[in-house]
Amino acid sequence: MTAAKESAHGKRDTGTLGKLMVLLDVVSHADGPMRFTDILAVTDQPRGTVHRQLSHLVDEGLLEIDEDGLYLPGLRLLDFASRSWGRNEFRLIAEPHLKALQDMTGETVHLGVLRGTSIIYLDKFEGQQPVRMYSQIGNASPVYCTGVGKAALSILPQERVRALVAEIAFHRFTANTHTAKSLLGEIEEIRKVGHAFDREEHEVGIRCIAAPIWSENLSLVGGVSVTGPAYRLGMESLSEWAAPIRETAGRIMEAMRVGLGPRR
Amino acid sequence: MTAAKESAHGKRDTGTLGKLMVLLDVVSHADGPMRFTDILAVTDQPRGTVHRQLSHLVDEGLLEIDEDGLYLPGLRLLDFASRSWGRNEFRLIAEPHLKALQDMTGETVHLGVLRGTSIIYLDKFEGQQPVRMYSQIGNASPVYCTGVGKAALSILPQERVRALVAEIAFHRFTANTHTAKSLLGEIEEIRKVGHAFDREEHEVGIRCIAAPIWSENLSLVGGVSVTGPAYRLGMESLSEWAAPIRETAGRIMEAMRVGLGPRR
DNA sequence: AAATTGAGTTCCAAATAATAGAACAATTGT
DNA sequence: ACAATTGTTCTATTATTTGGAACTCAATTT
Repeated sequence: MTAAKESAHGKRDTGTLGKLMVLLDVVSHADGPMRFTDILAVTDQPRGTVHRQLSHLVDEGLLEIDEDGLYLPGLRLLDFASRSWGRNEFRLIAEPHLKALQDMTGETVHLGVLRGTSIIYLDKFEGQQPVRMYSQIGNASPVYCTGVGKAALSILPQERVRALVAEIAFHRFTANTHTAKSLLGEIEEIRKVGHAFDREEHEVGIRCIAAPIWSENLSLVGGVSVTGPAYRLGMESLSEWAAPIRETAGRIMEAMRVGLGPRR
Repeated sequence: MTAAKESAHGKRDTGTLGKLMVLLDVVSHADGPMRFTDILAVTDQPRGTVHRQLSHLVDEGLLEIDEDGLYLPGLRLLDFASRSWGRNEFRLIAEPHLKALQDMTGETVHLGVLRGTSIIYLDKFEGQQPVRMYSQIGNASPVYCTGVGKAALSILPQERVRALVAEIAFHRFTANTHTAKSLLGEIEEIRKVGHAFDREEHEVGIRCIAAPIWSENLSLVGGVSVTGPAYRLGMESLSEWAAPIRETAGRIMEAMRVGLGPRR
């Protein structure tokens, strides 16, 4: 009779932790250090409560307070993340294939995986520069405006796509950014041809082509992409990479079957 | 009359969050995916409790369960971390100076910062030579067996060093790893000369030289280091870099004063 | 100089979520 | 077929979190 056991959109109730994660999310996704009052403003909880919650997060190193008393994400997060990343099997298996694709195309190659309604970038191979670990790696981007995201959606059963799309809060990043309706339409196209484009849908001047990667039971869904600046990459030249990128995706899936299949 | 408000060594009580963080710590620092029972074994809590705690962590994406039901660190951690890293001012300011030091020495350069009794590596510039090393951006390493760690301790007031050392659980990684007593002795030396060595104290075959970096009020304490394999780097050649590495540290501190001092 | 506003912190009875422990499934080994 | 091990669910009890007010401190305004 009291509050719902599950919040509006199917997310499970995680009690105290859930409330704390909202705060961590707010602070870590802000443009810069945040004042207590500004954090308070985006919650609907009383001051005393938020104050104690933030104190706990700070005590645990998940948040920090700078000398001006502003809150910012804590460095302890880095330690957790580096271990999550360092041992990620999908990434380890895909690595050589990504490198090869980078060599072939000369453009930036990304590996991403679907989590909720976001794509989390697991790895990135740039032209000359050595890999700057978190330069883009780790970032969560919306599914609906990334090549990898749309490629990933295209291999999910239609019902699951619809359910996911219903959860998304669409935001118009550029003139080409999808809406719920246009996205569902394009997914159908992608399903047929086997690869997806990003036609400057997330950032003006940035295009990409992507192919999906998935495990048998869909416990892992993601993709590879080749990204580059629009001035250098016409849609025609992007299209020429459709075959190699699909082959790369295929090789990664094959490597996963032998690498993960038989008891590791 | 009940349990203490503060745990043994001065750490604040963070209630429910603290208990959850212990679990997250255990799983993310394990060698591989963990079974429920193994996680349970390292806690002193009842089965039902741990089970629910893990469920909450999984629901929030901080942990994940693979197809065998094993727990591993969740990818959501990557998103948090990439934002923490991407905007870290200390790292951004130090970057060009680290690069210059790497160019000059040709060996791997690290930037680290003190958090509790650990050094968290914020950045790393590698040389050409592919030397496998137990160090990655974000990783937390013990203060007492890293060059950066000892350099950092050397600029803290003696009482604070003693307090910190008292908290450390010393683990003998190599034959040269410090004990509490020997560490305190070396800190005195480092305080005098202004730079620290790591004489294969963490990993056999790996040496380094480091210089401390600190802010006026000690709100930030860390260091830079040049690291390399023992077979190529004798203690004599390492010593030759004492001056340049201290200059690099000096330049970074100068840049911090102008960069952070006046309202950013 | 006194009063006012705004930001941050502390406190405690009441509300709520976490806990302990047992009971229940499901899986594996003998 | 039986025992042992592992993982999951349930509920009264207990402990933590909550909400709201009161308080401090500094910066502005009157």
